[in-house]
Amino acid sequence: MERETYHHGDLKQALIEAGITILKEEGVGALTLRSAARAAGVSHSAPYAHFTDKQALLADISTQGFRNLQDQLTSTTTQFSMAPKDLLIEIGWAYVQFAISEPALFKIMFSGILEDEHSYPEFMATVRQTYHHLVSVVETCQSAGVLPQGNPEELAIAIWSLVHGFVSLYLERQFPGNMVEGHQLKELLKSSLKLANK
Amino acid sequence: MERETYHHGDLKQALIEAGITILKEEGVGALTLRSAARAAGVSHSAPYAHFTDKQALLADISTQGFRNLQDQLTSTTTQFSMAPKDLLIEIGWAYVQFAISEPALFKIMFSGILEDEHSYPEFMATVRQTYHHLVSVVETCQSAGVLPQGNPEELAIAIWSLVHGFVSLYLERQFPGNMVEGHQLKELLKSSLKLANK
DNA sequence: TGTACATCAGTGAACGCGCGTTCACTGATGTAC
DNA sequence: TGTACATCAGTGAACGCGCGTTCACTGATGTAC
Repeated sequence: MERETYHHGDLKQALIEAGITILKEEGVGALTLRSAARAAGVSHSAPYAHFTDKQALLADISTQGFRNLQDQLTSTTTQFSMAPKDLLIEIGWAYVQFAISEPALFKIMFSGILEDEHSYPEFMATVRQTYHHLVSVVETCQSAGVLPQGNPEELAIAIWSLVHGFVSLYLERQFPGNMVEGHQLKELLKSSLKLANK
Repeated sequence: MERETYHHGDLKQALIEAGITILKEEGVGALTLRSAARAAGVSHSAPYAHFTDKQALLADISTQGFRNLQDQLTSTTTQFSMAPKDLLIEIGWAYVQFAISEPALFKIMFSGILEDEHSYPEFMATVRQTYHHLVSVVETCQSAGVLPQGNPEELAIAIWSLVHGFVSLYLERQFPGNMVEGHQLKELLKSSLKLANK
């Protein structure tokens, strides 16, 4: 990437997006402050005008990741909230697809690379929002009668755990190959979610 | 650690255990070939007599981790196989406790730090063994009537996903604080597993 | 409209660091006779 | 039992590397008058 102007314009956002691209193309190990600067076409010390240190960049990348995840979930929710019978499966599937399409970003978000999360209130708020979204999906399903009654937060944790564990184990290739050949993944997720659905 | 003899005796195993100790005490970032050698009281190049490279050490540490996990699960299974009503919950709880007691080892095992797993047949075999153990637990529960009938592998994947996701999200502090205060964690796991149990 | 000046957002050299890995070596051990 | 020698399992110096971070700097921009 080259620039025409000396000043970049929106280097901060560019670095966040460069970081996400690096994660996608080269994995977690390749994401450094210097590589992000390189990808944004800027000297290796330029990021320090926008981030106090590497952790701050990681925090913003994670936050952006949660926003992207949120977007996928939200659009699925609006699309299927009329048909709550499928809502749960489709939300789960959207979660799985996000993780599969951005495995390294997903790992950054959920593998504790970030050390002092509490120092990043925006990050904390975005994470919490995802949780509340899931709870509200569960409530929708409950009032439609497609999920059993009971504490919606507990139910949300159970279902979130299931879907999160499912895709995590899949990404780590922990399931035997014959279980996930072809396009059976969604079917497998469905059959897992039947635990809750029935 | 100091040695009396020039030759160590069992440096290979010592390095694996040193690595696990480092993971426990200082986390994933602190585990290097050099730190493991240091902890074993040996020069930084000594490990190369036993491991072709860092990945090989990681593979053996992961393998040991799976063996330890296996041991916990096995002893729980023998202890509760007479009371299959509790077996599922206790196995799940054993899994959770292992992850909580060794979070960094757990992360190494399940966060894809290892790159070319297929080059390590012993690792692959141990991993596969864990899976089969879970399947056989499910079968036990099914014949005792405390789990619904159906493909035991699919059921095992669903339950494993749930428990694995549960502890992963917990370790990443994704659950709101008020859900996991005090000693409520086992209760929360129980209520999640009721999805399957009922 | 022009100019002086503060501020902002970059640059590039430099730092120290610990890492993985290699290599020539040496001390210790085991074995054949 | 003693000795020669091959093999094994260590040592320590050295390598190149890329990283995070700092610092003195400079080019570009915005604003007050």
